[in-house]
Amino acid sequence: MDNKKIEKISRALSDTSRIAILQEFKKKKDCLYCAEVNDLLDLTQPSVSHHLKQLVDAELLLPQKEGRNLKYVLNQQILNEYIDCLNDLKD
Amino acid sequence: MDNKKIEKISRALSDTSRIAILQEFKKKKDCLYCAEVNDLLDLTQPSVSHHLKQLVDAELLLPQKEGRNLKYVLNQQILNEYIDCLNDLKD
DNA sequence: TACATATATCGAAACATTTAAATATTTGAA
DNA sequence: TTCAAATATTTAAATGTTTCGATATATGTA
Repeated sequence: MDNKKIEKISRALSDTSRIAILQEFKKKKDCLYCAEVNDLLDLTQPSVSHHLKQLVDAELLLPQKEGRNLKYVLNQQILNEYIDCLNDLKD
Repeated sequence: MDNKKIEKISRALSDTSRIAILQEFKKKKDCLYCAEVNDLLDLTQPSVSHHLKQLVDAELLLPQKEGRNLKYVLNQQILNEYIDCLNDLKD
């Protein structure tokens, strides 16, 4: 993972709304629906859409269309790669 | 570590210059001098000072004055706490 | 004390981010 | 086909970030 990618993921993580979205996955079993995120945050629908887009662009979330609905799964692989880079900073 | 702190550390990490500073610690034994960071980056001294300030404000770097010079050590503890929070997002 | 070196702060320009209102697109259902 | 629901895009305002030049502050040295 190059530094531009680390920068992009870090920026996606640098907002409490987006952190809250990611944390919500712990409470759900495996996926989160777009509509659930709208309910979770005290923001308008376009703002939530904007935040979700940044998480998807950083590849932290993988979107899956289900008819009219959109569900997301957490991309554990990219999260692991990011954590590995941070661990590399040590020692 | 609360979400505001995660946000702050993430923001500190969301810039390739600051990532490069942190990575430079791997090449040095244990600390990095301010002047070395000025040499490392292709930026003016005030810009480098600004970046270092953000890393210090996020507590990723611990500053130590040595006469006229300033040296930094990597705060491995806060980095570990941040990594723990990211690991918590999984499963 | 006077000077030089190291670092920080200020002020401003350029650019990016966050947010909401309005509107558009996509898709399922009547 | 028409309507309603879910999500995305556009536009614009407010705010924050990055960078530099100029200048200030702190501290070691002659």
